[in-house]
Amino acid sequence: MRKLTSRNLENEMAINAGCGMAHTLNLIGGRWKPSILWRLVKETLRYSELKALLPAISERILVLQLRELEKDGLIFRKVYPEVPPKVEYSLTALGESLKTVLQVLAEWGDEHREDDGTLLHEQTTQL
Amino acid sequence: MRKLTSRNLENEMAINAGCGMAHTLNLIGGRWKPSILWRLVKETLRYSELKALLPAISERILVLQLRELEKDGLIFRKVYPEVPPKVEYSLTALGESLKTVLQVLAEWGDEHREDDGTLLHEQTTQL
DNA sequence: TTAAGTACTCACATAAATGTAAGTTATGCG
DNA sequence: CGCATAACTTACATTTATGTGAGTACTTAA
Repeated sequence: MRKLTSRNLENEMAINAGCGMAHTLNLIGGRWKPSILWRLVKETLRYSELKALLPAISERILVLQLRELEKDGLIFRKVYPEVPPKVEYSLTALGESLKTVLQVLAEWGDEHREDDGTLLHEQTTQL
Repeated sequence: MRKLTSRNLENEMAINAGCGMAHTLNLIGGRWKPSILWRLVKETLRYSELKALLPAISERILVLQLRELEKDGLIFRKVYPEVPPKVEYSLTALGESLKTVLQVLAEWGDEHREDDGTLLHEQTTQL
């Protein structure tokens, strides 16, 4: 949980208020958020599907990241009133509008990562 | 200092290896890095000038962020052998190649930040 | 001799992010 | 009844990021 006041938080808010770039980074900057968003750009996914696609993430963290993305309006959480439960995650319109941004980030990263040579310039983004 | 091994670090490395997007975010994702890069896109700056432009940052953190940017090859640190010291920071070619990316991030952020209405769609990025 | 200027470094402290392992809920099925 | 299933919670522990305040080095100018 974040404290209500701290220099750390103050700085974050001031920066985000003044700098659109920082604000964007804040929304997509969690450890697993790029991976999650990248998947959801392609298709709507259930919680269990996301979990399977991201084997290394712990459930707690997965839920945390999803909740933040939801809170920030980037993804939509649809609950089916069934048992066992079924929950689908998809991009909102705002999330969709990020596509270009994500693509630019992915391209730059794929091009400029020091690579073992072979796969350079290939779109390796996948995790 | 980072530990040599930890699940946290392992995950970070695995993600960056597989996901160009995450890799890019890693390079520009520090608290003050967007602000620093944004300034350096426009002009070469001395340490003291950066400090003056970013009044809220502590010197330790400023140096840390600069060192990381330098280590990642995004900025160049030029030391003039004078007293009192003079050090200039500028973008490397790699750093320059980020311009587009930074711009895209800034634009999206400026457009989609919930605003008080008036200044919407203006480039407010500045801090 | 002392102060001023510049670009730092250091020891310490706090805040935030991430990870672990086990438990919870509700219901249909055998 | 007892188990399986999906999507979580919870309490706790660790790792990483950020911030504070003071101090350093070297030279020139007052």
